[in-house]
Amino acid sequence: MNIYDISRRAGVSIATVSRVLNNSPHVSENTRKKVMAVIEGTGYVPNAFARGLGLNTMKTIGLLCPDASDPYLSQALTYLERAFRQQGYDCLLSCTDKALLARQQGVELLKSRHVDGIVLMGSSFIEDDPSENDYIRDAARSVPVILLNAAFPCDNVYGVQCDDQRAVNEATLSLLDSGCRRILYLYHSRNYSGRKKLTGYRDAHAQRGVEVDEKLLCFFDQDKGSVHQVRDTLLQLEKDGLCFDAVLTSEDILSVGALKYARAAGRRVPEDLSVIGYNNSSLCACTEPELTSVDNKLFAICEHIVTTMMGVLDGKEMPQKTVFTGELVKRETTK
Amino acid sequence: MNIYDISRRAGVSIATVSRVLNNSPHVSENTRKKVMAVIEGTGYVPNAFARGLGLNTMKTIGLLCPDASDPYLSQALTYLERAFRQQGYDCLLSCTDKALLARQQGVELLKSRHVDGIVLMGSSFIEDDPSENDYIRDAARSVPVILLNAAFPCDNVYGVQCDDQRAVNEATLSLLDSGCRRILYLYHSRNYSGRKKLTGYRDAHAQRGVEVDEKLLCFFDQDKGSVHQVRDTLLQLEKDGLCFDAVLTSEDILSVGALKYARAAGRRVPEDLSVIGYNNSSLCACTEPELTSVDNKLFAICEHIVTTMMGVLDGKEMPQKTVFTGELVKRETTK
DNA sequence: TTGTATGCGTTATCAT
DNA sequence: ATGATAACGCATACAA
Repeated sequence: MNIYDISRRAGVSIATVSRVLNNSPHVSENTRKKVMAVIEGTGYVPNAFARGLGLNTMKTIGLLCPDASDPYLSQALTYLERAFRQQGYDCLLSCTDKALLARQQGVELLKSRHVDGIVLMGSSFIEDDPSENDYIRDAARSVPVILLNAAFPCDNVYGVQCDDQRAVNEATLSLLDSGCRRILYLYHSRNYSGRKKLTGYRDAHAQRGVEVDEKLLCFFDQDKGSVHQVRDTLLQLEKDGLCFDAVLTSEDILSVGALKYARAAGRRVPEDLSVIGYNNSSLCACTEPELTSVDNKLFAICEHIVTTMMGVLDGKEMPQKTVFTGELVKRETTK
Repeated sequence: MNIYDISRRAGVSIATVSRVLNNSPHVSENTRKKVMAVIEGTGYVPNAFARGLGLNTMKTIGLLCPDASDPYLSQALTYLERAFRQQGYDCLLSCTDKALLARQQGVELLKSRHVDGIVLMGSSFIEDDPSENDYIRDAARSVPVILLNAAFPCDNVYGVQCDDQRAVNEATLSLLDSGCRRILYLYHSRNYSGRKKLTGYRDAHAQRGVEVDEKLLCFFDQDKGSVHQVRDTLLQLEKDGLCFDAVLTSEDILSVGALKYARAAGRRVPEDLSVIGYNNSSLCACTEPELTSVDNKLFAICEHIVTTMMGVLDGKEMPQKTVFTGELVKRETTK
């Protein structure tokens, strides 16, 4: 069943059928009804491929997601997909892992499928070595690229993010001001965003005249950063004589591990130990006590990504960099 | 840059270029090299829409997901996307909410985009009222439909699931055999799968000659089933004089609420209260104590969905219904 | 308002 | 082994 079949049955030309299909105003009410009747009667649906070929778009956005099972990213996925669909765009999902090659292939894949735009989800896409970002520059030559929680100065690349440095800075200040002096910092990532957070941590100490003990900075490999691993590592640190009266983490899941440590070590939270997570994810309500965390405005970021994408596709001038401000959501793991 | 440009530069016809592109054996090694050189030199990529129009497929699978931020479904999403991509298929994601209309529209959307197959993620797609499943029957007329954790007897519809009834039955038996006599059952869904679980619960009681107190069956609305709501409801039940020595839930998140209740009520787990969840999701390692839960073999189910889909698309005969057996994973919330 | 004809970039059939 | 040409199903510029 194609447009020729419809035109024949309705006794009109395919051009007229096409006009009806596309709500052209240049169709008499009579013909429109006649054609619509045939269309509805046959259940005809235009062939998307032919349409795509002619218009050179299938209204599709490519979503590159390092890990769709991560609470933060899966939440972003939900927000993005809904907002894009409301704008009439479908989402092609590609879960790359973190390896550079995989990400490059992911971008290639989306490019080859002729998506209208690409969203790179998470700061892990931007590498320190500039040459390793070439694939992004390359992709941006054919389609607009929008970064979720990252920035990258390049034509046709747009970044929408949370000011992680400031957010961590404020979280750290809040700990220092509540009397904590030795704040353990657990983090997952050493990339740009990761270093920004670390800077926020250091600055806060400088602002309050507290010296940073480098032993308090504790890196976890992405894969090895399981809840149990964090707990065991902290137990070991304690046994090794490291003192700390607070834990600040670059992701909520690491805080879950910290709470497990506290339980295992018999330390009361928040009386003996304060804990602050990052992302304000659904995990926060699951822990006991419930986790104080930094809300990094994911919903706002996602909405703005879609707005930006639509604007760019519309040929409008759009800001290349948008920054939201995080907010500390106090729950039960802080005083 | 299209196939004509390449053919011109390589001094061959477009047919030859197409043959090279598709690895046809009927090309001399010499021409192949010549054409490949031009292709690589120009960075030419075939137009996916034109290809789709000719082949009537773009190798795309439609994933209908009620909630991509749900831990269980987002994990499934990750498994499915990776497996499909390994088979050369991309995934179009559509997050419908649970409303019937939204699901119908979701299916329509995927159909109109000419996906090669559709995966309906989660048992919530199958309604009790047979007429409300017409949209599935309808979709199955044009593309194979595979249900994740559901079954539906209809041509071109395939179900891959876990035997929820048996799994809940065994979980219940394990509680009864450990001495529990009043097992509170918390559940989210009254659909087919939901009722199966309930049957497993009832049967176990019958098998052990324990009577079921209907007051122990506690339904939570999907939206209202937040962790806090569960906690507060259980506190109220206790205040109302309801006794229970175990909690079994149809989803892990409900168990998280039960653990919160235990904490608030000062009941020790598992000594005073046993708790068993369902899904064996990443939440299990996050709670304190860690949650005993039913592993419903999500990975195996997803792998099998992809295998089935590939087989069907290959024209092979495939089983319409596949059932995996769940497994109780004991952690710290049971004796 | 409606119809005709052409282009979109492939793949595939049929010659050569 | 290679080339010419016809689908594939739509949108649209142009003609009527």
